[in-house]
Amino acid sequence: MRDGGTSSTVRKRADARRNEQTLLDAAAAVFVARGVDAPVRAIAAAAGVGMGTIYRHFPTRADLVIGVYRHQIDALVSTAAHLLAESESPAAALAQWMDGFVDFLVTKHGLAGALRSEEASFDTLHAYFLDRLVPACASLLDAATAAGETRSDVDALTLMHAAGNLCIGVEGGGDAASDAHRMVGLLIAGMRLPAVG
Amino acid sequence: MRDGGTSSTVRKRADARRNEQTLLDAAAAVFVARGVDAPVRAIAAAAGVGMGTIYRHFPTRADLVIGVYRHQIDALVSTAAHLLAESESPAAALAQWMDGFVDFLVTKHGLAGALRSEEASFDTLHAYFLDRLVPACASLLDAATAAGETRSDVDALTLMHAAGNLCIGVEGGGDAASDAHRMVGLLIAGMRLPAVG
DNA sequence: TCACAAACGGAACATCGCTCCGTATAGTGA
DNA sequence: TCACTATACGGAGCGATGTTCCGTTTGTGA
Repeated sequence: MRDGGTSSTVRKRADARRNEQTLLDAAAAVFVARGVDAPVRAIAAAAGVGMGTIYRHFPTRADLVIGVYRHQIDALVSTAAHLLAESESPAAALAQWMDGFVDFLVTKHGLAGALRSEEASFDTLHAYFLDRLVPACASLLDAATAAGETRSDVDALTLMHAAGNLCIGVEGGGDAASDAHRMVGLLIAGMRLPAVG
Repeated sequence: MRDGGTSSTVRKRADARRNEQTLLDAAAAVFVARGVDAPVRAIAAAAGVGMGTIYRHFPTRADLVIGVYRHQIDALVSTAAHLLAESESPAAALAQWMDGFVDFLVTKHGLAGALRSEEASFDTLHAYFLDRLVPACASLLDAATAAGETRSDVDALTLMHAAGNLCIGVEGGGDAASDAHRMVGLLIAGMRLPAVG
């Protein structure tokens, strides 16, 4: 289990705990203003700390990104079960959940792109997303497949990759965002099997 | 019309013409080996020329990329008409053409990613792709829509963007390439309308 | 042959991610 | 209250990269 920063295994110094929170807040603000790819220096400046401080708390920028969006990712994971229980069909639940995933990505400048970055430092981010979100997606996809609603030759990982890619370069809530939603919708529509009377 | 380098409006010096070709050849080789994002220095070194020479011939890296792939892009454009004439249906032609587009992107390390890059220097590349390929795609899509085979609420630009994005991060002919083909296939499947008796 | 425009090469500048180490300070036991 | 030490901080510095700039070299026409 990853240490979320509030763990008590080793109590950190008070200034360290304060700085970690300051950094998360500053990073969140900078990510909104300048995107997830904002220079580390800019985040350090916004938080009023030095470069060394950032890298001690968050060894790579990916760790900082995870720290900022952890709660939202976890929330996305937890909606999967609710949707499955409440939707009229597993396929509908899957479609709704993917829509939520797209919403999340589309409102974070550059996050979808960072997920696909080949930079080694983003491996952690990639891994975190996959660890958390793929199982959630798989639970919905498996249910839809078991119900005979969708084809079974596309796995959750591939589907998530595709949906993530379709969000690359989209920012804000404009036409591009609506296009991303529609394209992911088409993708899922393409997976549906005709109901067998 | 963009000057392809062989125009005769102003005859360039012999060494300049030679270097332009040397650069294109070297760039093609480096792109294969290290991807479209290879450092400019690496291309200059491979061509045995200085940095200044690269930038005089190709003001941005995008221009170099265009120079290297121009022929293949043009070929892709010209297949659209053939496919439309020879396929059994416009929708089938569209699907085949998109497959060719995916093939092209998937065999060029990082090209799909560069197309989505927000770097200003890639604008030229973006524009060239759109200028050439979107009309070709539109001709097929329009035909399919007119035949009542596909829905009419997705335009060629959006479709190309989506297909391009689905190829990001894919390299070589492995599983990822096959996934890209399948995902684009699903997208187009999602656009199909049921035949009306 | 000669002069000059054209073209070349690569040093230099700006920006970025990340590391390193000297300095400052929070927490603790006397 | 006061040292003392582990902890944390700050920012200069390194290596890599895209791009510009300018002194030097070279093709070419007269």
